[in-house]
Amino acid sequence: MTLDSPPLEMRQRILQQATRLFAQRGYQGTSLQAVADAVGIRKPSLLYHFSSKERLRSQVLDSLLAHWKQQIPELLLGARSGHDRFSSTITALVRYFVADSNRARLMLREILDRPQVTQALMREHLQPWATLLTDYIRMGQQLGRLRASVDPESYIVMVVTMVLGTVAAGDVAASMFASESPQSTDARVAELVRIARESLFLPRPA
Amino acid sequence: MTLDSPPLEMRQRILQQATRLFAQRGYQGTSLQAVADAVGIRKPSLLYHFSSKERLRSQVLDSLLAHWKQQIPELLLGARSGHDRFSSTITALVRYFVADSNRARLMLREILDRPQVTQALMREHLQPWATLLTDYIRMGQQLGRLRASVDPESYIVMVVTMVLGTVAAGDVAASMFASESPQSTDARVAELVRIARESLFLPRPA
DNA sequence: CAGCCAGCCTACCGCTTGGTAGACAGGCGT
DNA sequence: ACGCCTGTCTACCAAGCGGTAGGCTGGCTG
Repeated sequence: MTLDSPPLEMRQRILQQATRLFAQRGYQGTSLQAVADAVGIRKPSLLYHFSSKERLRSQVLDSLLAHWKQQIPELLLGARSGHDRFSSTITALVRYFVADSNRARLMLREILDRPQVTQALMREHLQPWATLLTDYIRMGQQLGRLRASVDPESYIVMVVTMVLGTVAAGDVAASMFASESPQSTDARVAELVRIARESLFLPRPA
Repeated sequence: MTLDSPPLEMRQRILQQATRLFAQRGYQGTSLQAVADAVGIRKPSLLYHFSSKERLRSQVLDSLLAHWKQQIPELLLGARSGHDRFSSTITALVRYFVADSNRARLMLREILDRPQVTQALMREHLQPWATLLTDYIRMGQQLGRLRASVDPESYIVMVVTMVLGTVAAGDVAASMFASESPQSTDARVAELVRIARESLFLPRPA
C-alpha cells in the first residue's frame, strides 16, 4: 500500500484523540478500542506507541502541562502595572481554556479521579507562578490599591476554580435558566472578569 | 441465620454507598461489585433492589435532588432584607455542599459525563428558584443597592460554579501553593463569600 | 399449619476490556 | 542483494463487567 499523505507523527494524532476522548468521556469511560477507532488504526498499533493505557494517560497530561510550562512565564513576566498584570493574566488564563474547553474538562476530571497525583503535578508545575501572583497581590495591598480583605492564596485558587468551572461546566450550569435565555459563554466570562476585578481592586478614591 | 440488628432499609444503605463511590471514583469507575462489597451483600442482591446500574445511578441522583427540592424553598422564602437573603442563601448553599463534599463531586461528574441529561434535570428542578434569585438582584439594582454592572443570570451561575468547584476541587487546586500552607477549606469559603458579596453590593455611600 | 413471597444467595452467561504473540510488509544502510 | 528494524496487522488471552436463572430461608397471612 502506498502512502500519498505523510504519516503526520502518529504519536501526536493519538495524543490528540486521546485528549479529546478522555476529556469528553473520562479515562475509565474511554476504551483503547475507542481511541484506536478515532485515530483510524488497530488497538495493538496504539499499544505499540503507548505501552499501556496508564502510560497514555500520563503522556496526555504531560503534553497538556508542557503547553502551560512554556506559556505561563512569558504571560506573567510581560505585563507592567498592576492593572496590566491583572487583565493580561486573567485574559490569558481564560483564553487558554476557552480556546479548547477539553483542557478544562480534562483537568477537572483528573482532579476528581486522582486528587493526590494531580496535587503533586500542580505543585510541581504551578507553585512558583502561584506564589509570584500572591506576592503581586500583597504588594498591591501595601500600596493601597488592592482591598486589604483579600486573602491572596484563596483568591488565586478561587479565580482558577471559577475559570475551570465556567469553561468546563458553564453551559450546563447555565441551563438552570429558561431554555431560550440569551446567555452565552462570552457573557459568563465577562461576568467572571468583572467579579474577579471588583473583588480585588479598591474603588478609585474620588 | 438470625438478624440481631434491624436491616436498616437496605435500599438506603445501597444508595448511600453508591453515592459515595460514584462521587469518588465516577460512575464508570465504580463496578456493581464494588458497591455490593461496600454494602456487605452480593451483587445479585444489589440488582434485586435496583434492577440495573443505570437505574441505580438515576435513583442516586434523584435522592440528591429530592433533598434540594425540599430545602431550597424554605431557605429562599425565609429571609427578609436583601442582605439577609444574600447571606442566608449563600451560606445555605455552601453549608449543604461542605457538609458532604461528595454531593459537589457527584454533581460535577454528572455535568461532565452527561451534560444534556444533567441540563434537563437542572432546568426541571432549579429554574423557578434561579429566576426568583435574578428577580431579587434586578430589584436590588433598581433600588440602587446592588451594582448595576452585575449580569444577574451570569452572576448566579458563577456563584454556583464557585461553590461547586471550591468544594469539589478546592483542596487540590490549593495545592498549587507550598505543601505546608495553612490554607484551609474554611479560609477558601470565607474568600468565596467575600468575593461574591463585594462584586454584588455597592459600597455604602458615606 | 400451609403456602407464599420478599430477600438474599450460588452459579453462570456473553461480552468487553487491557494487553500479548507473532506474522508480515516496506524502507534503509551495508 | 541482503538482513534488519520500524510499524502495522490478525489472532488470541485472562479477567472483569453488567446481568440472569434459579434455589434456599424465614417471617407473615389465610
